[in-house]
Amino acid sequence: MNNHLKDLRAAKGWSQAILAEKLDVSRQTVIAIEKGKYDPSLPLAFKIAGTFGLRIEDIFEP
Amino acid sequence: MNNHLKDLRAAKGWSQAILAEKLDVSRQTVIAIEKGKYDPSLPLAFKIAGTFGLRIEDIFEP
DNA sequence: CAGAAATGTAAAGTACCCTTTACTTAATCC
DNA sequence: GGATTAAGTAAAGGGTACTTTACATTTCTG
Repeated sequence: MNNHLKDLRAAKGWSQAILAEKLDVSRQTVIAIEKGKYDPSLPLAFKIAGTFGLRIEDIFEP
Repeated sequence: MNNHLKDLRAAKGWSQAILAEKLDVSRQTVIAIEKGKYDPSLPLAFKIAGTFGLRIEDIFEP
């Protein structure tokens, strides 16, 4: 599954560490999702969408 | 995380087995998600939303 | 250039998603 | 009532999501 997390984060000027803190996950998790190593859980996907003020469908593409 | 999967499925008149087949997962997975035992993975959430012609946010509530 | 901040890689451990199999308990229908 | 279909429960196993720790590399900044 593809995603624009890295671009969205960059647009906000946030470091991976800052985003990880906002999402309440480890920095490793942010890295893994940005690099497409794996997809976030559904609850985390909701949290990500909420953090960026977008819908899940706007951030992730199956 | 809460969801209306059972109601949506009933509205379509589909059995758990039929829905499982449409989603390409086991019937156990359908049962577990309907009963809230756990949340689907993000890819499966997309598949569920697609199957019902809805958005993920319309089916699942954090 | 030196130091700091940001990003990336790796590995081991835990918990959760999903599977298969098997059995039990409704609900539906001749 | 007996048979069939649907729904529910349980348990073991594999793969994935996420953690922590540690170290290497790149990028920014003074």
